[in-house]
Amino acid sequence: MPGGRPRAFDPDVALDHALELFWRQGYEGTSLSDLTAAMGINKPSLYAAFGTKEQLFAKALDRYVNGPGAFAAEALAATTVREVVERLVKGAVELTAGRDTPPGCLNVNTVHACGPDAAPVRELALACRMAGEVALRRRLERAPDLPSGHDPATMARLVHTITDGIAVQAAAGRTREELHAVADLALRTLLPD
Amino acid sequence: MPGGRPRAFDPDVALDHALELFWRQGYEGTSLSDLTAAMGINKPSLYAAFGTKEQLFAKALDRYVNGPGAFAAEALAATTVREVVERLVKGAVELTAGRDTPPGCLNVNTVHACGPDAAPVRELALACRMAGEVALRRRLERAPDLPSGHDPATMARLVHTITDGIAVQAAAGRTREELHAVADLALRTLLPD
DNA sequence: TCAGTTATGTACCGATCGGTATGAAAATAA
DNA sequence: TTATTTTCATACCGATCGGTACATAACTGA
Repeated sequence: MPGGRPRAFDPDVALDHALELFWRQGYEGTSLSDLTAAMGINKPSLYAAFGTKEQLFAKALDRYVNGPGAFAAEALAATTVREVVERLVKGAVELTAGRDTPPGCLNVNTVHACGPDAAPVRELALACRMAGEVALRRRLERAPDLPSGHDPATMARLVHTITDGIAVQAAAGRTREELHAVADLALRTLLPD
Repeated sequence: MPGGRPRAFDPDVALDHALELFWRQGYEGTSLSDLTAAMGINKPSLYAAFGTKEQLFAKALDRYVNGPGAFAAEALAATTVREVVERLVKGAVELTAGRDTPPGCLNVNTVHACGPDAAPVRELALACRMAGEVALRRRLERAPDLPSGHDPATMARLVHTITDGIAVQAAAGRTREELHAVADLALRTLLPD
């Protein structure tokens, strides 16, 4: 069983570069030429290793969710509602306005990729969002310390709305420090001591 | 002074169709062919009447801000902080999840048009956002009824963050009714009676 | 050394992109 | 009518899009 010519690139770091580019320029705004240039490979190699641009994006999105975006799922393990929400909101600031990553959120960006041929990846992003929000709602539903009068579903949606807004603000150029101040105020009003 | 051949279309309704299309598909996702089809004219006529795709988008954005988005500037004239914020947040729901308009917000969409050739229109959208937020901050700075301990600048940014989040949620398919519930909860926590 | 296999580099595919040259059509002014 | 002006319709421009054919290079196993 022969081995063939070895790869001249590391698929993992190539995928990281693709993620970085999609994150910064969006799905529609990133061309195959951009990708091959950033990944240091040419188109046939890209296609052989990752498939279509759409399939490559799916892999990049998965890497995003389980890498920089993993804090969101982990936050639900916190003991108090307060801590869950705080980790979600502050984590959103770090994710979208962090120093070594592109501004904004890949998922939120993708929701706004409304072109006709971006529909499949948009569906991926929507499914991803839906899953995250259902998980948060379930967490709030079984929380004994949820403030009275707060419907878990609506509360989950409000938290999600605020993290979405943080992503937009970051994409629009708002700094990490400014957004942490916004997050602090949001937490104070949302869950007063 | 001869008159020449008359136009076979109404520039105002043509611009409305262009706005609708940009709103629904984004700047990058909308091609000139899409535009000419929706506006009922062909490319030379479009170019003669509105200029470049970029210039056409600028006109559409202006129409958006002074039409469906005019509530934002008008909300600042309300007498109480409570009413200002309520009109902004509820107005955002109506704008982005209204029945007869595309889901989402043209301005927020445009912020996420990160492709290289969308940079000029992105700058337009950013300037528009900045102006709106400065106006809200100024309004809050001279408000005697702002809750104590609330920095006007941070408060303005939080309100803007929430309306941005509402736009994302609407673009992701959340319904008008769900978003009104979210907006109600946001108002209740942000400015408790 | 020599198949067999996999990856690489180049050059190209049809389709579409935003934008335009060109000439006919439709109006006014003389 | 005739000259002038403006718009309309078609057809086309070079560039780029995502994706691929094809030949060569680099490896393993016999």
